[in-house]
Amino acid sequence: MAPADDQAIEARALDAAEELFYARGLQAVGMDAIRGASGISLKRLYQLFPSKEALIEAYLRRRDERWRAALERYVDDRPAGRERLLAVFDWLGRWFAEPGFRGCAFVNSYGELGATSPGVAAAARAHKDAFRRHLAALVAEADAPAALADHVLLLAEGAITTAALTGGAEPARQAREAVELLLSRSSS
Amino acid sequence: MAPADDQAIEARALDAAEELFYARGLQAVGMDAIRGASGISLKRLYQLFPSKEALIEAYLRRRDERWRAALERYVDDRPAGRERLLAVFDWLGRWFAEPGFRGCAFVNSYGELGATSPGVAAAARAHKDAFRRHLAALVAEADAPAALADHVLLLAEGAITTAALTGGAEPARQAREAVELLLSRSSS
DNA sequence: CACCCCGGAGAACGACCGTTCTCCGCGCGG
DNA sequence: CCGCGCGGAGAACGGTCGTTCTCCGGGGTG
Repeated sequence: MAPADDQAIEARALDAAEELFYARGLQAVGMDAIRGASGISLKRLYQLFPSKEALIEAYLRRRDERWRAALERYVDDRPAGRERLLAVFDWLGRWFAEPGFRGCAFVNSYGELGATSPGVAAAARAHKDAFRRHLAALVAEADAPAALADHVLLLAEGAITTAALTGGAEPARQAREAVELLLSRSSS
Repeated sequence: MAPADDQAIEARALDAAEELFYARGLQAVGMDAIRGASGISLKRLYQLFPSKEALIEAYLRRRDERWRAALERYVDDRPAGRERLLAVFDWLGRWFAEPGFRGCAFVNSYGELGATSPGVAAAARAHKDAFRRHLAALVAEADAPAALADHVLLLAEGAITTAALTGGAEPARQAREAVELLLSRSSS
């Protein structure tokens, strides 16, 4: 068995885990459901991930990497400066409009298991930290005051949860609007 | 047995449910734990609430009423106008600093069971709707443009989840700062 | 061809949970 | 004083879940 097989199978397992965990929640999805969706036997699943907790943490880790990479790819297509910072909210708006959007996987996971599972809590904190650092870099690039990074983070975070609850994409537009106002204020 | 007894027992049940559900999550708390914390027998619990779902919904309903009443009491002590709108974030800051603060009960519940339980999803939406209406009224009182209500909602929402993840109260101060900037911008 | 090992399918196991049932004691109406 | 019904404690039941085990077939090796 080539290691390439292992990697491909692991990827399929994580694909199934991500789809199910994100759509239905962590505790609502049993290992059997992941086996059914991935076609990977329970035995093999437990060889790749020693426990459901480990699978959950691997799911969160990979989702963090992919989510941030997708955001970065999107905003890096814009010219550096205010445009690039504002593009964050265009990307959020596209995300909100995707079918099956159900809010931030890390916030959802933290609400469900953060109190019980230190691994889940740490993953959520790491994700938000990395997001915040990215925003701070964009704010610096836009020559805006550093405090704006916190404001932008709160607006993005609020837009994500509000979009999850209302099911629409307008929070992205509203948050972008607020950032534009804050930017014009800080440069006056 | 006087109905007053029933109400007192129901209140004790909801007290226990609120403490446990909020601290540990909905699915992590069994009916047995609520019986242990409240001292109310399972039989009586099921007489008051026909199912765990019903207890969860009653918990959310009561928490919504109390949360919004506490906020309203706090901000109504300030003079009408911008001060009153900004007081929302002072109140949030006090809430964040309370021991056991773990974010918005409705966002957490929605992340955990919103996909499975329509009742939980509806309760979360109703709570955010009512909060938004309250903010809109405060924005109108402050003679600020109506669009500011959405911006303030996003900042408050973002502050709540960010405070939950980082464990500090600064997001309230940062959000207040952003609202001040937006207010000064809109009146210039 | 015989052997062996790996992986798949699914049963099995132990724990837990929501809900109901049994049994018992206690207080009130005759 | 005698029943009788309500409430409490906890066992019981049915289902689910995480995890492990059993059994079996198939493919590579001598």
